[in-house]
Amino acid sequence: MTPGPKPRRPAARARILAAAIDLFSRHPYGETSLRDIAARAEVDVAYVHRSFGSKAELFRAALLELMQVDHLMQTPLDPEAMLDRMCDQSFPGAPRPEQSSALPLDMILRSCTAGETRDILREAMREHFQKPLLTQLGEDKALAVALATSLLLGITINRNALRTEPLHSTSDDRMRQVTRALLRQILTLPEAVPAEPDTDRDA
Amino acid sequence: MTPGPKPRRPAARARILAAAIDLFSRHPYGETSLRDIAARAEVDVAYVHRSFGSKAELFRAALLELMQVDHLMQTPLDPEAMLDRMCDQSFPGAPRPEQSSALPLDMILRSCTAGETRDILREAMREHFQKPLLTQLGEDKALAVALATSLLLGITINRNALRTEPLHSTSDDRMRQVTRALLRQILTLPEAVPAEPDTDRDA
DNA sequence: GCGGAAAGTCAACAGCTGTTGACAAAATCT
DNA sequence: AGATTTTGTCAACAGCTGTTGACTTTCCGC
Repeated sequence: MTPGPKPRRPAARARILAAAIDLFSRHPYGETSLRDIAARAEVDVAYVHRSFGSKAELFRAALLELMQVDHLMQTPLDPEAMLDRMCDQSFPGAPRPEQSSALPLDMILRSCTAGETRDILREAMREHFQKPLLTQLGEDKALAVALATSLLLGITINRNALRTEPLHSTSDDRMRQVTRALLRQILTLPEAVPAEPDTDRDA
Repeated sequence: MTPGPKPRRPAARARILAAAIDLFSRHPYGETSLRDIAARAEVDVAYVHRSFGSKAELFRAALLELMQVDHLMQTPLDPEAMLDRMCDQSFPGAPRPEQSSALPLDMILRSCTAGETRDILREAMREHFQKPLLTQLGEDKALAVALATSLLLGITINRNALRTEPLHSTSDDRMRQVTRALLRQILTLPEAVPAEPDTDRDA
């Protein structure tokens, strides 16, 4: 198959992806138009759409690319180091090591309420934040892990999107410090909460 | 003033408000059109717009109305009872007492990333969730209170908007139970985190 | 009764959205 | 070389958005 010529894979597609990452991690999905992305990538709108099939697929491609950069799984880590990495990724105090300066969590939080991106973002949260913790702590900690990632999500939304005080004007260093302490608490204590006969509810 | 006739204050304006509350607490701001609201309230689009001045002001009016119902401040409560009330409002397991079944937190979380509603929602979070806790615990707990509300926000987004498992299929009763425990932890422990010289960052 | 203000409706505007068809340019393969 | 596939562009579509002007209808004070 693919009898045709090898495509030259020029810079255009990469520029589009970079523009999408940049804009999607600063504005919600519904407020970011393909024309905005096209303008920033200096290509035509039609090409942006054609290159990725649809707006939603472009969003997915951009998010996957962004998540690959800050891989959290790859190198095996002990739970403590894992928590450090997660906090570093959420509050990158020091200037980031040359990378695009956008973070997966930024992009997740901006569009986490949009209907069209729901499935994409849920899977992203699962792959990027929950899965690493789960393989380390065991599947029985699933609820605690979900609660921990919820805290991370809620804090960043409050701080970066809503700009709630005093979160918004608290330094990244301090945020990392206090968040780190709370995450450890959530992940170590949940036995304290009585289990109860596990009454699932109808969705 | 108001020399004109007493307006008949018919059911129309109330229907619009009810429709707005219902739709805004199930769909994000950008995906809820004035026409959707008008259709549900069985009035013309133009009247919806004229009655409230603009879409954003309708949103604000609806949110304020919704928050007044579940007043958290009014009756003075001790911190423990306050936490119970907050958890009840976030995970109302039992059928709600006849009210519209929509909750302030629902409406806040659906649109918390939309640019146009940011200021409105930040103030709502502050008035409805942070302020009651702050007056009880004291202003020096501002950071801990902000973190506690972040947990509440993150959990409900993960559970209701993203539908993250296992949160989404965990009963309201259990959610109230475990969330309650975590909130108490956050609000009581923060002295454990060393204070550091308070290096604020540039916004 | 009359006058007037509010309640409510109709149609339309300008602007933006994602998407698509037709077409030029460039690179690859045979 | 020629043929063909990809790369990229131009213009345009249909649909939806919040908003506005002109209008009729209903109610109130006088």
